[in-house]
Amino acid sequence: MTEVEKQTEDRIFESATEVFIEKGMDGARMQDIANHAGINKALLHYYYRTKERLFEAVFEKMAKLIFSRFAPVLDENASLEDKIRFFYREHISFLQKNPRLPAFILNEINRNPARIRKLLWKFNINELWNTLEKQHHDELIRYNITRETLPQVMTSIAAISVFPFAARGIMEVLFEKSGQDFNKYLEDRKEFAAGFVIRAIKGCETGTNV
Amino acid sequence: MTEVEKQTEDRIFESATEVFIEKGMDGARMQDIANHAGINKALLHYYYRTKERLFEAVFEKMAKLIFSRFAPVLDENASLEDKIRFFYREHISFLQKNPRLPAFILNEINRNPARIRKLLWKFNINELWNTLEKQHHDELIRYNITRETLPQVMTSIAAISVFPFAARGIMEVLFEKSGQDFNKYLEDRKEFAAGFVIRAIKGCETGTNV
DNA sequence: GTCTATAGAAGGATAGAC
DNA sequence: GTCTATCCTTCTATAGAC
Repeated sequence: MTEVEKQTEDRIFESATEVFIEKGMDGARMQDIANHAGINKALLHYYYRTKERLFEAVFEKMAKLIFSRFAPVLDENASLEDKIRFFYREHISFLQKNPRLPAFILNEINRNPARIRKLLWKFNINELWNTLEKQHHDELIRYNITRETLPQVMTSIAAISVFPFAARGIMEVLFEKSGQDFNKYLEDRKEFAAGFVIRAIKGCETGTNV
Repeated sequence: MTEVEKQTEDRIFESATEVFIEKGMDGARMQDIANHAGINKALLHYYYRTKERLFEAVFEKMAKLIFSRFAPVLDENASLEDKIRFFYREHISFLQKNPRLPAFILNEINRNPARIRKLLWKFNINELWNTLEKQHHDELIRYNITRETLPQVMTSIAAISVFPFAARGIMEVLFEKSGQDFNKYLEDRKEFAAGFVIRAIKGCETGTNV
């Protein structure tokens, strides 16, 4: 592949990424992508054959980008509490740089869950539990986190950082109306989210159940 | 308006609701809606003139439906803790009956935030704070909830019930892969969510900050 | 009020020249 | 590899009969 080919293909891919994230698969137009890349429609088909294939390429790249952000936290050598703090700092910072990504990914998966199935084939919640238990055996017991409640805990953790971006359209309107700053809220949220979750699971400590 | 007119108009509206929620504004086809209602396309335009108007009617109805569910909790005469428990029982039960609603509403707002602006014109976060302070003055102080942290708390509460539905496509795949039941998870979540949030804010009690 | 038929525009995809 | 021109389908919307 020549340098020029690479340049064009990359420019198409980047343009497609922007347009698809902005408009979604159904709302995006090949003409928009071509215009954005400074080329004509025919060239899009030359490189990617169909809109569907171009979309799949973009979707897969973005999905991997966002999901890969969840993994590294497990590699850290730290307490569960510190991992939670680390996760929110990293994850919210990442989403601040890619604020439209969660809504895009969630929506396209809901429209067609098959898209995510092949990307998650190697993920297993039981393996996740085994990994966590190896690293945090005592803490899990102390915080009363079991194999059964793990999904509840994990989805609550994810919800707290992802939701403000998934609901960005509403949040920005509400903040604007009350004269508050959404970016300030997100900055604060890195700390707040960690504290919120840690208190929630520490309240579970054996003998102190609510 | 005759009875027959009402019947047809209602059938169109209900069909449009299903198709728009299923496919979204951009993915929906007037032909699908007509087929679903057992009529022809021309009749859709007779009643609603354009696809855009038909969509706006559906969107407004559904948005009001979902947002109106947040208000009644404030009318209850109960402690903050009990209101949280009440909210999750009611809200998650409602979403179980309308599982695609959150993704639909959030996505269409993100595509075009103007849609929600006119529906939220009378909502004011400062008024919400005033109401809460009147009803729960002592508890707010005890739990260290201030006018500044209120958005953090409220969005966390909403996130925990809404996220599983907004991310329904992923969740169902993950649960299926690990042989778990999404409906069981949702049933359990009514209790879990309340406990999680209550512990998170109680951990904030003056003198017990983490 | 409801239908058939069709206008008119837009969008995805391809042929063929260079 | 890139372009112009165009095909063909699909979709919204309307005209006009009943």
